[in-house]
Amino acid sequence: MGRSPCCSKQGMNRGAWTALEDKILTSYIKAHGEGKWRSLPKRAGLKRCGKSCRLRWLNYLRPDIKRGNISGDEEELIVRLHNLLGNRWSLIAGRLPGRTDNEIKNYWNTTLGRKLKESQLPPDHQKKLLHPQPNPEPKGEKSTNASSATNPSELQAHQTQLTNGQVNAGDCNNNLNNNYGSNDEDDDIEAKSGFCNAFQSLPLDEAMINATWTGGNDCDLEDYGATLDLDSLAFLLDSEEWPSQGNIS
DNA sequence: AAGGTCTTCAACCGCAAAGGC
DNA sequence: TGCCTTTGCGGTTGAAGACCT
Repeated sequence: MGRSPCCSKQGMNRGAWTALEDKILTSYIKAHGEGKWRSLPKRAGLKRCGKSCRLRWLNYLRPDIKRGNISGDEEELIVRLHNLLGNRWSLIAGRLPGRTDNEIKNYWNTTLGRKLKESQLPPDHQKKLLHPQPNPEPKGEKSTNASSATNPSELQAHQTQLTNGQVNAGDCNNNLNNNYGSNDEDDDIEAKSGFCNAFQSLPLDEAMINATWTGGNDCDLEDYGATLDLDSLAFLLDSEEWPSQGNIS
């Protein structure tokens, strides 16, 4: 797969964007829409590579970008989502309206990373929080799954049980224990229970399962009758302490 | 005031998935 | 089926400002 030279082309501008470049890019996209990043610079008259234009637009120039400090609520959500998803910044950003993956990544690497280090958490817990290790996936099967804690087929099988009323809280907890492989039941049981309860309350079908766990940014629970916003996401975050990724295997 | 160090964050790099031909 | 291009993602870098001595 040949890689194009892109930004290494001679005569291309690099580094910080000027106000004029911003203006050109913004007005071009307003007139012609996003996409075709490769050819955009040439058509817009910018001496930038397409990648650079895309990044500038997505991370800085988009009209819906929310600038300014991360609020306390947002910070808490970032921490919990990171614990849940790992370094899947685009997925995390997708749950924080107006925030970009780059912004969240930077925020994590600076503010939150430092806070966690300085917290009272035991060293091994800090390590898990700072460097969560989602399930290893076979080479070449990298996905943008929201979580690899449970695979779609397992979820689907479980969903069948749920819809048939074959699962009670204990079963659910056992199922999660099996999936998570945790030996620390006292720490995790409440979180698992919350997850089970919320999980049972959702209308699941095959499409939703696949979309939810494999669809990346394009997946949208609203399409399946669930409201997906910061509040509704709380079903994943209600627990005092979400089981750390290190326990998910 | 000057120089050194730290922090922040925009931008770049490299890789891989997706899709077209 | 395989090649190529486009797009998107996460990791990393480095410039600039803030802070410290």
